[in-house]
Amino acid sequence: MSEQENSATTSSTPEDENKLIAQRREKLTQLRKLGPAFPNDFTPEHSAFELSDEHALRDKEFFENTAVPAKIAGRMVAKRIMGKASFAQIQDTTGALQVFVQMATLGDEGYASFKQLDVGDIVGVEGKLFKTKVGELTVKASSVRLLTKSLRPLPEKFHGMTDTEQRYRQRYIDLIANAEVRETFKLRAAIVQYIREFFIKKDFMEVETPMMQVIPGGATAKPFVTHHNALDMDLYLRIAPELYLKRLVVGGFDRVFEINRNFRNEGLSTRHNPEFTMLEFYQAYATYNELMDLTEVLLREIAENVMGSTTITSADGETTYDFSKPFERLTMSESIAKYNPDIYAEDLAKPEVLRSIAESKGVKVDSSWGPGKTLTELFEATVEHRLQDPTFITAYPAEVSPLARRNDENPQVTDRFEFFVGGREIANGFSELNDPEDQAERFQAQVEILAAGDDEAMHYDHDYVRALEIGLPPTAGEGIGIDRLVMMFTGAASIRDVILFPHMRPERQ
RNA sequence: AGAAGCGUAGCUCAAUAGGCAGAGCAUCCGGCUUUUAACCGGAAGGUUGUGGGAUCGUUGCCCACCGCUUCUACCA
Repeated sequence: MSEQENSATTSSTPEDENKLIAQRREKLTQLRKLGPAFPNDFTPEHSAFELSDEHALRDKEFFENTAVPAKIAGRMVAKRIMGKASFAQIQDTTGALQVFVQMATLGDEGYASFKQLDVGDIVGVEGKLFKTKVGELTVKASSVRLLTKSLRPLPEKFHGMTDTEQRYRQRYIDLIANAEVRETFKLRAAIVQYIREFFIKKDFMEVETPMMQVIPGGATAKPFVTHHNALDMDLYLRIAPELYLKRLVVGGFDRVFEINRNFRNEGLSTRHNPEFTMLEFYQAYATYNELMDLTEVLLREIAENVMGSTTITSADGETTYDFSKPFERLTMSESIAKYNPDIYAEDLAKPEVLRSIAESKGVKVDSSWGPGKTLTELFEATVEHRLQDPTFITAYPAEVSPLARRNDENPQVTDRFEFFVGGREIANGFSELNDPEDQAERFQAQVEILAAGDDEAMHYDHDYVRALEIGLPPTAGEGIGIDRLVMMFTGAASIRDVILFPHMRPERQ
Protein backbone atom coordinates (compact mmCIF):
# COMPACT_ATOMS: atom_id res chain seq x y z
CA MET A 1 0.00 0.00 0.00
CA SER A 2 1.06 3.57 -0.47
CA GLU A 3 2.69 5.52 2.34
CA GLN A 4 0.00 7.05 4.53
CA GLU A 5 2.25 8.84 7.02
CA ASN A 6 1.79 12.28 5.49
CA SER A 7 -1.96 12.20 5.64
CA ALA A 8 -2.09 10.63 9.08
CA THR A 9 -2.78 13.86 10.90
CA THR A 10 -5.40 15.06 8.43
CA SER A 11 -7.36 11.85 8.01
CA SER A 12 -10.05 12.97 10.44
CA THR A 13 -12.09 16.10 10.31
CA PRO A 14 -11.69 18.35 13.39
CA GLU A 15 -15.28 17.82 14.50
CA ASP A 16 -14.68 14.09 14.37
CA GLU A 17 -11.94 14.37 16.96
CA ASN A 18 -12.41 14.25 20.66
CA LYS A 19 -10.22 14.05 23.69
CA LEU A 20 -10.06 10.26 23.66
CA ILE A 21 -8.73 10.20 20.11
CA ALA A 22 -6.36 13.12 20.73
CA GLN A 23 -4.80 11.27 23.67
CA ARG A 24 -4.18 8.19 21.60
CA ARG A 25 -2.89 10.20 18.68
CA GLU A 26 -0.37 11.81 21.00
CA LYS A 27 0.80 8.34 22.12
CA LEU A 28 1.28 7.42 18.47
CA THR A 29 3.30 10.59 17.87
CA GLN A 30 5.60 9.57 20.73
CA LEU A 31 5.87 6.04 19.34
CA ARG A 32 6.95 7.33 15.94
CA LYS A 33 9.97 8.95 17.63
CA LEU A 34 11.08 5.63 19.06
CA GLY A 35 11.24 3.71 15.77
CA PRO A 36 8.82 1.99 13.43
CA ALA A 37 5.39 2.69 14.94
CA PHE A 38 3.71 -0.05 12.88
CA PRO A 39 6.14 -2.99 13.12
CA ASN A 40 5.59 -6.03 10.97
CA ASP A 41 8.03 -8.54 12.40
CA PHE A 42 5.98 -10.40 15.02
CA THR A 43 4.73 -13.84 14.01
CA PRO A 44 2.31 -15.51 16.39
CA GLU A 45 2.80 -19.22 16.85
CA HIS A 46 -0.44 -20.10 18.62
CA SER A 47 -4.09 -19.16 18.51
CA ALA A 48 -6.31 -18.56 21.50
CA PHE A 49 -8.54 -21.50 20.64
CA GLU A 50 -5.64 -23.85 19.98
CA LEU A 51 -4.09 -23.17 23.40
CA SER A 52 -7.37 -23.36 25.34
CA ASP A 53 -8.41 -26.50 23.52
CA GLU A 54 -5.12 -28.30 23.97
CA HIS A 55 -4.70 -27.44 27.64
CA ALA A 56 -8.30 -27.37 28.82
CA LEU A 57 -8.04 -30.47 30.98
CA ARG A 58 -4.63 -29.81 32.52
CA ASP A 59 -4.54 -28.65 36.12
CA LYS A 60 -2.68 -25.88 37.87
CA GLU A 61 0.14 -28.21 38.99
CA PHE A 62 0.91 -29.31 35.43
CA PHE A 63 1.92 -25.78 34.47
CA GLU A 64 3.88 -25.31 37.70
CA ASN A 65 6.02 -28.26 36.71
CA THR A 66 6.10 -27.80 32.93
CA ALA A 67 7.03 -24.71 30.97
CA VAL A 68 4.53 -24.37 28.10
CA PRO A 69 5.51 -21.49 25.81
CA ALA A 70 2.85 -19.32 24.19
CA LYS A 71 3.21 -16.69 21.47
CA ILE A 72 -0.03 -15.01 20.49
CA ALA A 73 -1.20 -11.84 18.79
CA GLY A 74 -4.49 -10.04 18.69
CA ARG A 75 -6.56 -7.13 19.86
CA MET A 76 -6.46 -6.20 23.53
CA VAL A 77 -10.16 -6.09 24.42
CA ALA A 78 -9.84 -5.72 28.20
CA LYS A 79 -7.24 -4.36 30.59
CA ARG A 80 -7.35 -4.60 34.37
CA ILE A 81 -4.50 -2.89 36.23
CA MET A 82 -3.93 -3.72 39.91
CA GLY A 83 -0.85 -1.79 40.92
CA LYS A 84 2.24 -3.79 40.02
CA ALA A 85 0.40 -6.54 38.16
CA SER A 86 -2.31 -6.54 35.49
CA PHE A 87 -4.55 -8.76 33.47
CA ALA A 88 -5.45 -8.23 29.81
CA GLN A 89 -7.67 -10.07 27.38
CA ILE A 90 -6.27 -10.74 23.89
CA GLN A 91 -8.78 -11.56 21.16
CA ASP A 92 -7.79 -13.23 17.89
CA THR A 93 -9.83 -14.84 15.12
CA THR A 94 -10.32 -18.00 17.14
CA GLY A 95 -11.27 -16.58 20.52
CA ALA A 96 -9.80 -14.76 23.48
CA LEU A 97 -7.07 -15.58 25.98
CA GLN A 98 -6.13 -13.89 29.24
CA VAL A 99 -2.64 -12.46 29.72
CA PHE A 100 -0.99 -11.76 33.07
CA VAL A 101 1.53 -8.93 33.16
CA GLN A 102 3.79 -8.29 36.15
CA MET A 103 6.19 -5.49 36.90
CA ALA A 104 8.48 -8.08 38.45
CA THR A 105 8.72 -9.93 35.11
CA LEU A 106 8.72 -7.06 32.63
CA GLY A 107 10.75 -4.56 34.65
CA ASP A 108 9.81 -0.98 35.46
CA GLU A 109 10.15 0.22 31.88
CA GLY A 110 8.38 -2.71 30.25
CA TYR A 111 5.54 -2.50 32.73
CA ALA A 112 5.22 1.24 32.25
CA SER A 113 4.92 0.84 28.48
CA PHE A 114 2.29 -1.88 28.98
CA LYS A 115 0.28 0.58 31.06
CA GLN A 116 0.45 3.00 28.14
CA LEU A 117 -1.43 0.54 25.94
CA ASP A 118 -5.10 1.16 25.26
CA VAL A 119 -7.97 -1.26 24.92
CA GLY A 120 -8.24 -1.80 21.18
CA ASP A 121 -4.51 -1.92 20.48
CA ILE A 122 -3.12 -4.87 18.55
CA VAL A 123 -0.39 -6.55 20.56
CA GLY A 124 1.96 -9.50 20.37
CA VAL A 125 2.52 -11.45 23.59
CA GLU A 126 5.13 -14.03 24.47
CA GLY A 127 5.22 -15.98 27.69
CA LYS A 128 4.37 -19.20 29.45
CA LEU A 129 1.02 -20.70 30.26
CA PHE A 130 -0.34 -21.06 33.78
CA LYS A 131 -3.68 -21.35 35.47
CA THR A 132 -5.02 -18.70 37.82
CA LYS A 133 -6.44 -19.57 41.19
CA VAL A 134 -9.91 -19.83 39.65
CA GLY A 135 -8.50 -22.10 36.95
CA GLU A 136 -8.44 -19.79 33.92
CA LEU A 137 -5.74 -20.57 31.38
CA THR A 138 -3.53 -17.49 31.16
CA VAL A 139 -0.31 -16.42 29.49
CA LYS A 140 2.23 -15.03 31.96
CA ALA A 141 3.85 -12.49 29.69
CA SER A 142 7.61 -12.21 29.34
CA SER A 143 7.09 -9.55 26.69
CA VAL A 144 4.21 -7.48 25.35
CA ARG A 145 4.73 -5.60 22.08
CA LEU A 146 2.48 -3.02 20.55
CA LEU A 147 1.96 -3.98 16.90
CA THR A 148 -0.77 -1.52 15.87
CA LYS A 149 -1.92 1.52 17.79
CA SER A 150 -5.69 1.91 17.86
CA LEU A 151 -6.69 5.57 17.73
CA ARG A 152 -10.41 5.24 18.32
CA PRO A 153 -12.07 3.93 21.47
CA LEU A 154 -14.08 0.73 21.26
CA PRO A 155 -17.67 0.54 22.50
CA GLU A 156 -18.46 -0.11 26.11
CA LYS A 157 -17.27 -3.53 27.23
CA PHE A 158 -20.50 -4.88 28.65
CA HIS A 159 -23.22 -3.75 26.26
CA GLY A 160 -21.02 -3.69 23.17
CA MET A 161 -22.44 -1.79 20.23
CA THR A 162 -26.20 -1.93 19.86
CA ASP A 163 -26.99 0.98 17.54
CA THR A 164 -27.99 -0.87 14.38
CA GLU A 165 -26.91 1.87 12.04
CA GLN A 166 -23.39 1.96 13.43
CA ARG A 167 -23.23 -1.82 13.58
CA TYR A 168 -23.89 -2.10 9.85
CA ARG A 169 -21.88 0.92 8.76
CA GLN A 170 -18.88 0.04 10.91
CA ARG A 171 -19.16 -3.73 10.83
CA TYR A 172 -15.50 -3.96 11.89
CA ILE A 173 -16.49 -2.61 15.31
CA ASP A 174 -19.55 -4.85 15.47
CA LEU A 175 -17.30 -7.85 14.82
CA ILE A 176 -14.79 -6.82 17.48
CA ALA A 177 -17.39 -6.04 20.12
CA ASN A 178 -20.17 -8.56 19.57
CA ALA A 179 -19.30 -12.24 19.84
CA GLU A 180 -22.65 -13.45 18.49
CA VAL A 181 -22.07 -11.44 15.30
CA ARG A 182 -18.70 -13.09 14.80
CA GLU A 183 -20.38 -16.44 15.34
CA THR A 184 -23.10 -15.77 12.76
CA PHE A 185 -20.59 -14.97 10.04
CA LYS A 186 -18.39 -17.92 10.93
CA LEU A 187 -21.49 -20.11 10.56
CA ARG A 188 -22.32 -18.51 7.23
CA ALA A 189 -18.82 -19.31 5.97
CA ALA A 190 -19.10 -22.88 7.28
CA ILE A 191 -22.50 -23.39 5.63
CA VAL A 192 -21.24 -22.14 2.26
CA GLN A 193 -18.15 -24.30 2.53
CA TYR A 194 -20.27 -27.33 3.37
CA ILE A 195 -22.50 -26.72 0.36
CA ARG A 196 -19.49 -26.36 -1.93
CA GLU A 197 -17.96 -29.60 -0.74
CA PHE A 198 -21.32 -31.37 -0.92
CA PHE A 199 -21.70 -30.60 -4.62
CA ILE A 200 -18.06 -31.21 -5.51
CA LYS A 201 -18.34 -34.65 -3.88
CA LYS A 202 -21.30 -35.36 -6.15
CA ASP A 203 -19.23 -34.53 -9.25
CA PHE A 204 -20.70 -31.08 -9.80
CA MET A 205 -18.36 -28.53 -11.35
CA GLU A 206 -18.25 -25.01 -9.91
CA VAL A 207 -18.50 -22.35 -12.61
CA GLU A 208 -18.84 -18.60 -12.94
CA THR A 209 -21.21 -17.04 -15.44
CA PRO A 210 -21.73 -13.39 -16.42
CA MET A 211 -22.73 -10.79 -13.85
CA MET A 212 -23.23 -8.25 -16.62
CA GLN A 213 -25.76 -9.44 -19.13
CA VAL A 214 -27.19 -8.02 -22.33
CA ILE A 215 -30.53 -9.67 -21.60
CA PRO A 216 -31.38 -10.07 -17.92
CA GLY A 217 -32.90 -13.52 -17.78
CA GLY A 218 -33.72 -16.46 -15.57
CA ALA A 219 -36.18 -14.68 -13.27
CA THR A 220 -38.85 -12.01 -13.25
CA ALA A 221 -37.44 -8.94 -11.52
CA LYS A 222 -36.38 -5.37 -12.19
CA PRO A 223 -32.68 -5.27 -13.09
CA PHE A 224 -29.99 -2.67 -12.36
CA VAL A 225 -28.69 -1.02 -15.50
CA THR A 226 -25.09 -0.07 -16.08
CA HIS A 227 -23.19 1.23 -19.09
CA HIS A 228 -20.17 -0.07 -20.96
CA ASN A 229 -18.28 2.96 -22.30
CA ALA A 230 -16.07 1.33 -24.93
CA LEU A 231 -18.95 -0.57 -26.45
CA ASP A 232 -21.34 2.32 -25.76
CA MET A 233 -24.10 0.01 -24.65
CA ASP A 234 -26.23 -0.60 -21.59
CA LEU A 235 -25.77 -3.82 -19.69
CA TYR A 236 -27.84 -5.33 -16.90
CA LEU A 237 -26.52 -6.71 -13.63
CA ARG A 238 -27.82 -10.22 -13.56
CA ILE A 239 -31.03 -11.11 -11.78
CA ALA A 240 -30.19 -14.84 -12.06
CA PRO A 241 -27.53 -17.07 -13.65
CA GLU A 242 -30.04 -19.67 -14.81
CA LEU A 243 -29.95 -19.34 -18.59
CA TYR A 244 -26.14 -19.35 -18.70
CA LEU A 245 -25.88 -22.39 -16.48
CA LYS A 246 -28.27 -24.30 -18.74
CA ARG A 247 -26.19 -23.26 -21.77
CA LEU A 248 -23.31 -25.03 -20.03
CA VAL A 249 -25.39 -28.20 -19.72
CA VAL A 250 -26.08 -27.89 -23.47
CA GLY A 251 -22.29 -27.64 -23.85
CA GLY A 252 -21.84 -30.98 -22.13
CA PHE A 253 -21.11 -30.04 -18.52
CA ASP A 254 -23.79 -32.29 -17.05
CA ARG A 255 -23.48 -31.11 -13.46
CA VAL A 256 -22.70 -27.47 -12.71
CA PHE A 257 -23.22 -25.14 -9.78
CA GLU A 258 -22.57 -21.51 -9.01
CA ILE A 259 -22.62 -19.62 -5.70
CA ASN A 260 -22.68 -15.96 -6.47
CA ARG A 261 -24.49 -12.66 -6.26
CA ASN A 262 -27.76 -11.69 -7.93
CA PHE A 263 -28.92 -8.08 -8.16
CA ARG A 264 -32.53 -6.95 -8.15
CA ASN A 265 -33.62 -3.34 -8.28
CA GLU A 266 -36.42 -3.61 -5.75
CA GLY A 267 -37.28 -2.60 -2.24
CA LEU A 268 -35.23 -3.29 0.87
CA SER A 269 -36.63 -5.11 3.85
CA THR A 270 -35.68 -7.55 6.56
CA ARG A 271 -35.80 -10.21 3.84
CA HIS A 272 -34.48 -8.28 0.82
CA ASN A 273 -31.09 -6.80 -0.01
CA PRO A 274 -30.44 -5.42 -3.52
CA GLU A 275 -27.56 -7.86 -3.92
CA PHE A 276 -28.00 -11.30 -2.48
CA THR A 277 -26.25 -14.63 -2.75
CA MET A 278 -27.74 -17.50 -4.68
CA LEU A 279 -26.75 -21.10 -5.12
CA GLU A 280 -27.90 -22.50 -8.44
CA PHE A 281 -27.18 -26.00 -9.65
CA TYR A 282 -28.18 -28.11 -12.64
CA GLN A 283 -28.05 -31.85 -13.06
CA ALA A 284 -28.61 -33.54 -16.42
CA TYR A 285 -30.75 -36.69 -16.52
CA ALA A 286 -32.31 -35.85 -13.16
CA THR A 287 -35.87 -34.80 -12.36
CA TYR A 288 -37.31 -32.39 -9.85
CA ASN A 289 -38.11 -35.34 -7.61
CA GLU A 290 -34.44 -36.22 -7.31
CA LEU A 291 -33.63 -32.59 -6.52
CA MET A 292 -36.15 -32.62 -3.69
CA ASP A 293 -34.37 -35.69 -2.31
CA LEU A 294 -31.02 -33.97 -2.73
CA THR A 295 -32.28 -30.77 -1.05
CA GLU A 296 -33.60 -32.77 1.87
CA VAL A 297 -30.25 -34.52 2.35
CA LEU A 298 -28.26 -31.30 1.96
CA LEU A 299 -30.27 -29.34 4.51
CA ARG A 300 -30.40 -32.18 6.99
CA GLU A 301 -26.63 -32.59 6.71
CA ILE A 302 -26.00 -28.88 7.20
CA ALA A 303 -28.20 -28.97 10.29
CA GLU A 304 -26.35 -31.98 11.67
CA ASN A 305 -22.78 -31.20 10.67
CA VAL A 306 -22.59 -27.42 10.75
CA MET A 307 -25.26 -26.45 13.29
CA GLY A 308 -24.84 -29.61 15.36
CA SER A 309 -28.57 -30.31 15.66
CA THR A 310 -31.50 -31.24 13.43
CA THR A 311 -33.70 -28.95 15.52
CA ILE A 312 -33.42 -25.33 14.44
CA THR A 313 -34.91 -22.48 16.48
CA SER A 314 -36.70 -19.55 14.85
CA ALA A 315 -35.60 -15.92 15.16
CA ASP A 316 -38.14 -15.13 17.87
CA GLY A 317 -37.10 -18.26 19.75
CA GLU A 318 -40.69 -19.48 19.92
CA THR A 319 -40.72 -22.07 17.15
CA THR A 320 -38.48 -24.97 16.31
CA TYR A 321 -38.13 -26.65 12.94
CA ASP A 322 -37.41 -30.33 12.75
CA PHE A 323 -35.01 -31.38 9.99
CA SER A 324 -34.70 -34.99 11.09
CA LYS A 325 -38.01 -36.36 9.82
CA PRO A 326 -38.91 -36.58 6.10
CA PHE A 327 -39.95 -33.19 4.71
CA GLU A 328 -43.62 -32.87 3.87
CA ARG A 329 -44.50 -32.78 0.15
CA LEU A 330 -47.80 -31.26 -1.02
CA THR A 331 -49.06 -30.00 -4.32
CA MET A 332 -50.07 -26.36 -4.34
CA SER A 333 -53.77 -27.30 -4.49
CA GLU A 334 -53.43 -29.85 -1.71
CA SER A 335 -51.72 -27.31 0.51
CA ILE A 336 -54.48 -24.75 -0.07
CA ALA A 337 -57.12 -27.34 0.87
CA LYS A 338 -55.12 -28.44 3.90
CA TYR A 339 -54.71 -24.96 5.37
CA ASN A 340 -58.21 -23.80 4.35
CA PRO A 341 -60.64 -26.48 5.55
CA ASP A 342 -63.50 -24.61 3.84
CA ILE A 343 -61.90 -25.09 0.42
CA TYR A 344 -62.17 -28.32 -1.59
CA ALA A 345 -59.21 -29.21 -3.80
CA GLU A 346 -61.46 -30.16 -6.74
CA ASP A 347 -63.03 -26.67 -6.75
CA LEU A 348 -59.62 -25.14 -7.36
CA ALA A 349 -59.55 -26.82 -10.78
CA LYS A 350 -62.67 -24.87 -11.86
CA PRO A 351 -61.53 -21.37 -12.98
CA GLU A 352 -64.81 -19.59 -12.11
CA VAL A 353 -65.03 -21.17 -8.65
CA LEU A 354 -61.33 -20.59 -8.04
CA ARG A 355 -61.75 -16.93 -8.77
CA SER A 356 -64.55 -16.44 -6.28
CA ILE A 357 -62.71 -18.49 -3.65
CA ALA A 358 -59.62 -16.30 -4.10
CA GLU A 359 -61.68 -13.15 -3.77
CA SER A 360 -63.40 -14.51 -0.68
CA LYS A 361 -59.91 -14.87 0.85
CA GLY A 362 -59.06 -11.25 0.15
CA VAL A 363 -57.04 -11.76 -3.04
CA LYS A 364 -57.62 -8.89 -5.45
CA VAL A 365 -57.89 -10.88 -8.67
CA ASP A 366 -56.65 -8.91 -11.69
CA SER A 367 -58.56 -9.36 -14.93
CA SER A 368 -55.34 -10.28 -16.77
CA TRP A 369 -54.69 -13.25 -14.48
CA GLY A 370 -55.26 -16.78 -15.67
CA PRO A 371 -56.29 -19.52 -13.23
CA GLY A 372 -52.64 -20.44 -12.58
CA LYS A 373 -51.73 -16.97 -11.39
CA THR A 374 -54.90 -16.79 -9.30
CA LEU A 375 -54.12 -20.15 -7.67
CA THR A 376 -50.57 -19.04 -6.89
CA GLU A 377 -51.78 -15.79 -5.33
CA LEU A 378 -54.30 -17.72 -3.25
CA PHE A 379 -51.47 -20.00 -2.10
CA GLU A 380 -49.24 -17.08 -1.17
CA ALA A 381 -52.04 -15.32 0.70
CA THR A 382 -53.32 -18.26 2.73
CA VAL A 383 -50.62 -20.93 2.94
CA GLU A 384 -47.06 -19.76 2.48
CA HIS A 385 -46.57 -18.05 5.84
CA ARG A 386 -47.98 -21.08 7.64
CA LEU A 387 -45.46 -23.59 6.27
CA GLN A 388 -43.32 -23.86 9.40
CA ASP A 389 -41.60 -27.25 9.31
CA PRO A 390 -39.59 -28.03 6.15
CA THR A 391 -42.12 -28.46 3.32
CA PHE A 392 -41.98 -28.90 -0.44
CA ILE A 393 -44.84 -27.46 -2.50
CA THR A 394 -45.14 -28.97 -6.00
CA ALA A 395 -47.26 -28.66 -9.15
CA TYR A 396 -46.78 -24.95 -9.79
CA PRO A 397 -48.97 -23.66 -12.63
CA ALA A 398 -47.21 -23.38 -16.00
CA GLU A 399 -48.54 -19.85 -16.20
CA VAL A 400 -46.17 -18.69 -13.44
CA SER A 401 -43.28 -20.97 -14.41
CA PRO A 402 -41.98 -19.87 -17.82
CA LEU A 403 -38.78 -21.93 -17.64
CA ALA A 404 -40.13 -25.16 -16.14
CA ARG A 405 -41.09 -28.39 -17.86
CA ARG A 406 -44.79 -29.19 -18.14
CA ASN A 407 -46.09 -32.18 -16.23
CA ASP A 408 -46.80 -35.17 -18.50
CA GLU A 409 -50.20 -35.95 -16.94
CA ASN A 410 -51.35 -32.35 -16.51
CA PRO A 411 -49.74 -29.82 -18.85
CA GLN A 412 -51.37 -26.96 -16.94
CA VAL A 413 -48.83 -27.46 -14.15
CA THR A 414 -45.08 -27.92 -14.19
CA ASP A 415 -42.63 -30.35 -12.63
CA ARG A 416 -41.61 -27.71 -10.16
CA PHE A 417 -41.29 -27.29 -6.40
CA GLU A 418 -40.57 -24.58 -3.94
CA PHE A 419 -39.21 -25.28 -0.49
CA PHE A 420 -40.38 -23.51 2.66
CA VAL A 421 -39.25 -23.34 6.29
CA GLY A 422 -40.62 -20.97 8.90
CA GLY A 423 -43.10 -19.54 6.42
CA ARG A 424 -40.36 -18.42 4.07
CA GLU A 425 -39.32 -19.61 0.65
CA ILE A 426 -35.80 -20.98 0.71
CA ALA A 427 -35.49 -22.82 -2.62
CA ASN A 428 -37.08 -23.13 -6.03
CA GLY A 429 -36.40 -26.03 -8.39
CA PHE A 430 -37.81 -27.78 -11.40
CA SER A 431 -37.30 -30.13 -14.26
CA GLU A 432 -36.10 -27.80 -16.98
CA LEU A 433 -38.11 -26.93 -20.02
CA ASN A 434 -35.93 -28.28 -22.82
CA ASP A 435 -38.47 -28.14 -25.67
CA PRO A 436 -37.16 -25.18 -27.73
CA GLU A 437 -40.50 -24.58 -29.44
CA ASP A 438 -42.42 -24.50 -26.17
CA GLN A 439 -39.74 -22.21 -24.72
CA ALA A 440 -40.02 -19.88 -27.75
CA GLU A 441 -43.78 -19.66 -27.24
CA ARG A 442 -43.41 -18.92 -23.56
CA PHE A 443 -40.84 -16.19 -24.24
CA GLN A 444 -43.31 -14.77 -26.76
CA ALA A 445 -46.02 -14.73 -24.10
CA GLN A 446 -43.66 -12.90 -21.72
CA VAL A 447 -42.83 -10.35 -24.42
CA GLU A 448 -46.53 -9.62 -24.77
CA ILE A 449 -46.84 -9.04 -21.02
CA LEU A 450 -43.74 -6.83 -21.21
CA ALA A 451 -45.28 -4.80 -24.03
CA ALA A 452 -48.46 -4.50 -21.97
CA GLY A 453 -46.47 -2.68 -19.30
CA ASP A 454 -45.18 -5.30 -16.85
CA ASP A 455 -41.54 -4.23 -16.44
CA GLU A 456 -40.72 -7.47 -14.65
CA ALA A 457 -41.67 -9.77 -17.51
CA MET A 458 -38.92 -11.73 -19.21
CA HIS A 459 -37.13 -10.62 -22.35
CA TYR A 460 -36.98 -12.91 -25.36
CA ASP A 461 -33.54 -14.51 -25.36
CA HIS A 462 -32.96 -15.75 -28.92
CA ASP A 463 -29.55 -17.21 -28.18
CA TYR A 464 -31.00 -19.24 -25.32
CA VAL A 465 -33.63 -20.69 -27.65
CA ARG A 466 -30.85 -21.41 -30.16
CA ALA A 467 -28.99 -23.30 -27.42
CA LEU A 468 -32.11 -25.35 -26.69
CA GLU A 469 -32.32 -26.10 -30.40
CA ILE A 470 -28.83 -27.58 -30.19
CA GLY A 471 -30.33 -29.73 -27.45
CA LEU A 472 -30.52 -29.50 -23.65
CA PRO A 473 -30.59 -33.01 -22.22
CA PRO A 474 -33.39 -33.71 -19.74
CA THR A 475 -32.21 -31.69 -16.75
CA ALA A 476 -33.36 -30.52 -13.37
CA GLY A 477 -32.14 -27.33 -11.72
CA GLU A 478 -32.60 -25.46 -8.48
CA GLY A 479 -31.79 -22.20 -6.76
CA ILE A 480 -31.31 -21.77 -3.03
CA GLY A 481 -31.13 -18.33 -1.46
CA ILE A 482 -28.04 -18.47 0.70
CA ASP A 483 -28.84 -15.39 2.81
CA ARG A 484 -32.25 -16.71 3.80
CA LEU A 485 -30.84 -20.16 4.36
CA VAL A 486 -28.29 -18.68 6.77
CA MET A 487 -31.02 -16.58 8.42
CA MET A 488 -33.04 -19.70 8.98
CA PHE A 489 -30.15 -21.72 10.42
CA THR A 490 -28.79 -18.92 12.62
CA GLY A 491 -32.15 -17.56 13.74
CA ALA A 492 -31.42 -14.10 12.29
CA ALA A 493 -34.43 -11.76 12.19
CA SER A 494 -33.06 -9.58 9.40
CA ILE A 495 -31.14 -10.33 6.21
CA ARG A 496 -28.79 -7.51 7.28
CA ASP A 497 -27.62 -9.68 10.13
CA VAL A 498 -26.25 -12.31 7.73
CA ILE A 499 -24.74 -9.94 5.14
CA LEU A 500 -21.43 -8.45 6.27
CA PHE A 501 -22.00 -5.10 4.57
CA PRO A 502 -25.72 -4.69 3.90
CA HIS A 503 -26.89 -1.92 1.61
CA MET A 504 -27.19 1.45 3.38
CA ARG A 505 -27.77 5.00 2.25
CA PRO A 506 -24.44 6.83 2.18
CA GLU A 507 -23.36 8.68 5.29
CA ARG A 508 -23.58 12.46 5.09
CA GLN A 509 -20.13 14.08 4.95
C1' A B 1 -42.64 4.84 -2.82
C1' G B 2 -46.44 5.22 1.75
C1' A B 3 -47.18 4.93 7.32
C1' A B 4 -45.45 4.83 12.35
C1' G B 5 -41.33 5.28 15.68
C1' C B 6 -36.38 6.78 16.91
C1' G B 7 -31.67 10.23 16.89
C1' U B 8 -28.88 13.23 24.24
C1' A B 9 -20.95 12.49 26.34
C1' G B 10 -16.41 7.74 22.81
C1' C B 11 -20.23 3.49 24.24
C1' U B 12 -24.97 1.95 26.95
C1' C B 13 -28.87 4.77 28.76
C1' A B 14 -31.51 8.74 32.08
C1' A B 15 -33.95 13.70 32.39
C1' U B 16 -37.48 18.19 32.22
C1' A B 17 -46.49 19.30 31.50
C1' G B 18 -40.79 24.57 28.32
C1' G B 19 -36.73 26.79 33.45
C1' C B 20 -28.52 25.42 35.53
C1' A B 21 -28.54 18.22 30.78
C1' G B 22 -27.28 13.33 34.61
C1' A B 23 -25.46 8.07 35.60
C1' G B 24 -22.54 3.59 34.52
C1' C B 25 -18.54 2.04 31.47
C1' A B 26 -14.38 4.15 28.78
C1' U B 27 -10.67 8.43 29.48
C1' C B 28 -7.12 11.40 32.80
C1' C B 29 -4.75 11.80 38.02
C1' G B 30 -3.82 8.95 42.72
C1' G B 31 -3.98 3.95 45.30
C1' C B 32 -3.84 -1.37 44.75
C1' U B 33 0.89 -8.06 42.69
C1' U B 34 -4.54 -13.53 40.87
C1' U B 35 -8.30 -9.88 38.26
C1' U B 36 -12.20 -11.24 34.89
C1' A B 37 -18.56 -5.99 33.77
C1' A B 38 -11.87 -5.88 38.97
C1' C B 39 -12.12 -2.45 43.09
C1' C B 40 -11.46 2.52 46.05
C1' G B 41 -10.82 8.17 45.82
C1' G B 42 -10.73 12.50 42.64
C1' A B 43 -11.12 15.13 37.78
C1' A B 44 -12.47 16.09 32.98
C1' G B 45 -15.89 15.11 29.17
C1' G B 46 -22.22 18.02 25.68
C1' U B 47 -23.64 23.36 19.59
C1' U B 48 -29.08 17.17 22.83
C1' G B 49 -28.79 14.54 14.09
C1' U B 50 -28.88 19.36 10.70
C1' G B 51 -31.31 24.06 9.38
C1' G B 52 -35.23 27.38 10.18
C1' G B 53 -39.46 29.15 13.32
C1' A B 54 -42.79 30.18 17.72
C1' U B 55 -41.34 31.66 23.01
C1' C B 56 -38.73 36.01 28.14
C1' G B 57 -36.49 31.18 27.79
C1' U B 58 -35.99 24.80 24.29
C1' U B 59 -32.88 18.78 24.25
C1' G B 60 -38.33 19.27 24.83
C1' C B 61 -43.25 22.72 20.90
C1' C B 62 -43.95 23.72 15.11
C1' C B 63 -41.85 23.20 9.91
C1' A B 64 -38.23 21.28 6.56
C1' C B 65 -34.17 18.17 5.73
C1' C B 66 -30.60 13.88 6.86
C1' G B 67 -30.05 8.98 8.78
C1' C B 68 -31.76 4.47 11.10
C1' U B 69 -35.67 0.84 12.65
C1' U B 70 -40.33 -1.66 11.83
C1' C B 71 -44.64 -2.39 8.85
C1' U B 72 -47.02 -2.02 3.91
C1' A B 73 -46.23 -2.32 -1.60
C1' C B 74 -42.60 -4.87 -5.40
C1' C B 75 -39.83 -9.36 -4.69
C1' A B 76 -36.09 -14.01 -3.20
